[in-house]
Amino acid sequence: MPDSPAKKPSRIQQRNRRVILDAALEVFSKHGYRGATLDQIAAEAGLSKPNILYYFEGKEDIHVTLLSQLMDTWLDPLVALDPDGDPRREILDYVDRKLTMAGELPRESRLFANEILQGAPRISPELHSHLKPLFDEKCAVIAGWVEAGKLPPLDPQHLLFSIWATTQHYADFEAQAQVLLGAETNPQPRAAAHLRAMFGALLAQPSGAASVH
Amino acid sequence: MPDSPAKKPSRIQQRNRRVILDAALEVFSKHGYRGATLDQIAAEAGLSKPNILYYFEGKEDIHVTLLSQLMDTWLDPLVALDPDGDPRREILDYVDRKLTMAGELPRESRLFANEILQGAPRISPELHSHLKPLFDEKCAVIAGWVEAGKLPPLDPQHLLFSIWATTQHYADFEAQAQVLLGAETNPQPRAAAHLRAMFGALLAQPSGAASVH
DNA sequence: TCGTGGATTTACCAAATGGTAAAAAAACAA
DNA sequence: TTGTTTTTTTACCATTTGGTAAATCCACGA
Repeated sequence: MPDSPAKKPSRIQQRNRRVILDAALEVFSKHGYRGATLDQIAAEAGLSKPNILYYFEGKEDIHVTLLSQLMDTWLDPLVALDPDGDPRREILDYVDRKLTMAGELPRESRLFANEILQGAPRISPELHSHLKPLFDEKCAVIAGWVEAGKLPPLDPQHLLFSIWATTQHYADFEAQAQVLLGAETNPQPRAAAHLRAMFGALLAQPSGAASVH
Repeated sequence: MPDSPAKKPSRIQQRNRRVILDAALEVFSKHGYRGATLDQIAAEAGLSKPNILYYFEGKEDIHVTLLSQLMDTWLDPLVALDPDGDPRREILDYVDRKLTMAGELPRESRLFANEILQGAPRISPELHSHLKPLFDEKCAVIAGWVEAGKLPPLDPQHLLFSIWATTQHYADFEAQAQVLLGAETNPQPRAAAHLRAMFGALLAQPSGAASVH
């Protein structure tokens, strides 16, 4: 068994686990957890179903492994937000990184979106152990910037929510965007410009929400 | 059969169809299309499965009926955007209405999110026939405001995307928000304030994206 | 009260699906 | 080459699930 403890995985094991996870990402992100079948994953991976169950304990095991492995990648852009950098530039660069990542990894974005939509039944622990601490840490950083007068008064938590919502929207709601934007080749540049303008305006504003009355 | 043509539905038919659709909304929005089962819907509705299939042709029929019926409600806030009103107030009020609606109808929001995430396999026609024309119309209105100098230069399409993404985020990603905001009773007020500030800043800015460089 | 048509239940079914046992095949160490 | 371990396949299985047929129940008008 590949999952026996204290045994370094063989080359073939590494390769097949990787192939399976990639196939699973494709299928899970497209159909959701319940909508995906082991047969689909097996076909996508070019392996037989029992062979897949030789490498993973079951469907749920594959899904959880995927989510866990991708969590770090997904949080990288936020990790890189530098407390010692220029506040406006840091946040705008973060928006850029997030949008780029969603554009390059739409399957990952949809995988997470699917999981959260269903109430995060399988990734909830990771949310508490990984996402929450990072979120709190970076919110504190932004709050510090605000208190230091380097940013207009704003709500760090909801700022981050807005960034996540807007950047991932293009991956998660691609089907809708495709209908509404027509056959436009790539909305990415215009989306990036718009988000830069929007968050730029919010961050540049001297008096924050006050002027909106 | 209830679906025979040119027959006004009896009182009991109306009631049961309503009960079934409400139960289906509950189940579909929680588990997605594939994740939902007729047995769950039947249990939620307090009816037997065959009885449900007496009122609808099948699972897909229920789902499509739900989506179609809710589409209008969902678009109401955008329909109400008045071309003759004050641009900034109209858009900010639209944001408010959208956020309120997402807060009051989270199941509907998640139902749509689920469907779009899967590539809109069943609602695609409605997207073209209902959403697209409205979207184009209102984008033209906003573009007109920009050209008239009543708004700073901005991208109407992506502005609407941003509004949708941010307002629906709280319903669609509720599980995540719950983890990150703790047991905070209701994020709605602070979310509303933040969105008002953000879109207010974008719309108030005299030179649009230019100042961000 | 009786009969008729609409509404509901009971008893199923076929296909799909997650998963398993065991044999066969391939890799590999000696 | 041979023996052993790892990998893969074949042949299944039990459960779930969308759906159906037919019998039964029931509301209601004549």
